Amino acid sequence: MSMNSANDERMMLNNDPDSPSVDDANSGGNVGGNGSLKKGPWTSAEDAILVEYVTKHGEGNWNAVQKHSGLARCGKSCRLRWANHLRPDLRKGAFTQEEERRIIELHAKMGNKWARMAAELPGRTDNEIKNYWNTRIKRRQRAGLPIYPPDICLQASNENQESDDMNAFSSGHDVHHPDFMPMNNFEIPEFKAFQINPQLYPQELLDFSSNSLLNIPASSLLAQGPHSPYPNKRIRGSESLFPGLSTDIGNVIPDGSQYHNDGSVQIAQPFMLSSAYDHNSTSNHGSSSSVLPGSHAVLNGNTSSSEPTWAMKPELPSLQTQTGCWGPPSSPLPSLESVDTLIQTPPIENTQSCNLSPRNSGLLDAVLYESQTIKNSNNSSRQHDLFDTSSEDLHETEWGAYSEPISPLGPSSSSVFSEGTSLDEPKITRGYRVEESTDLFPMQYDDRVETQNEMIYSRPDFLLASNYFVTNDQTRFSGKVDTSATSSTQGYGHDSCSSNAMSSV
DNA sequence: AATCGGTTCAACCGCGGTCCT
DNA sequence: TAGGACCGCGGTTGAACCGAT
Repeated sequence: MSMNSANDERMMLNNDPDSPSVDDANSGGNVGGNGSLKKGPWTSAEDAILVEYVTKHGEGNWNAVQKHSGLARCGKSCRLRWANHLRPDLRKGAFTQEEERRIIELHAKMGNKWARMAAELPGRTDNEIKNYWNTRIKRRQRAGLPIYPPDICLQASNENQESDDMNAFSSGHDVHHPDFMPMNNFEIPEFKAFQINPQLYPQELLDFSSNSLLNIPASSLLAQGPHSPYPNKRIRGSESLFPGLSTDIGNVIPDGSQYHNDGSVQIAQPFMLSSAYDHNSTSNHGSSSSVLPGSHAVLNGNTSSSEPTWAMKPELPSLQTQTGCWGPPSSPLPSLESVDTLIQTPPIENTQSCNLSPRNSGLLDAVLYESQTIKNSNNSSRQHDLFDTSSEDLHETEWGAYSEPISPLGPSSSSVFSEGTSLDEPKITRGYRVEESTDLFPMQYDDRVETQNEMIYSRPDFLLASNYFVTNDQTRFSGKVDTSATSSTQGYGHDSCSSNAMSSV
């Protein structure tokens, strides 16, 4: 989209050969038939032509617009322009409070069904609503403000309850709208003192895990199954937070898992303030050990089943589909060409933590996979060094490293994200930093808390934990990775490879 | 004034569904 | 009934804008 208005009219009238490829413009079957079709911003002249055409012939048959009016636009583009901007019944301007509330209500009920929502809001377009949601609403979320008022949550929850009961194993979007799923509340009971029962696993597995389980991203231990709030959905690109990054981090950063001498492994509760990185908080959260840091539950004493679940999810890159990382049990390996290949990542979809049934133990899968991965690693020794560090030391060490205020990635940062490094580059994640922490995690929005946030978000356990909430919504991860080599992870998550890889093998 | 980074929003893309032949 | 054309939807992208530095 590099055309300016000056060129637009000329191109429109002349079918400028320099205009973008026809292929692109014609995607979706809208073949113009006579060469180049223009893309990019519409000019008023084009608008006039389109309006005139529609006035004469009515809506529909959009491909005919190009044929009959000479407008060098594909039908699709015409329809969009008409629907979003030229329709006479359009209501321009900011959303009113009433409209905003309606949007929230509708979203609570429908999820990302923008068109359906638009149908309920006369004069508003799906695109408008979508953009609105993705900006203002999520800004609210980032600010730690509830998106869904409790009554709306309750209402939607009740409305969904019936179908929920009817479809215990179904995960249709409307029914399991992520924002109302238990997972999206701040409490994640599954991670309360999660322990591997030594009796459930072979000793060698446990022995192994005591050496390397830290290397397993906690995300891979997350539940995924019939109760997963993330229904299977066609995986598309850019559906993971930090496409690959989080898992990479998870592979390298000690996630706060606790080793026990008896061979059991206590998986850290990554969102807990009582994580090992925060010694002070440990004693303060006896009753809220499963409460996420920064959650309202923590700060406000509001456990809020009606809490807007957005509030606990870090800002995500375009993850509209719920599958994100937790898609079907097919177990993708990270794409080798993606930036996130640096570290072998256990197949996330394949791993489950909460449903530790013998039949379907995600943890087991994760461990086995990790075992295989490590075996294949040529440089396992270096990795081992990392994990030989006692967890306490490691926490301190790592935390210190993460506390580096500036350019924590240091010399290895580029190698992390631009080269296909692997397990053998533990230091690469050091200094992985998230800025704009308030974008990532909701807290009471004041300066003091913001400072807290900065600390929390830059902590490896948070970074790792962020992987848990790779969910459906097309959100933009506004917090950015402090690295010049992560352009693909900044903003909207261009790295479709990684997300595809994670979900498609 | 220049630069940078974040936000907004118009437009594009790909896919699935429906209609038509 | 199959296959192609068309339409609509949801997600994604990138340029413009804006505020901070």
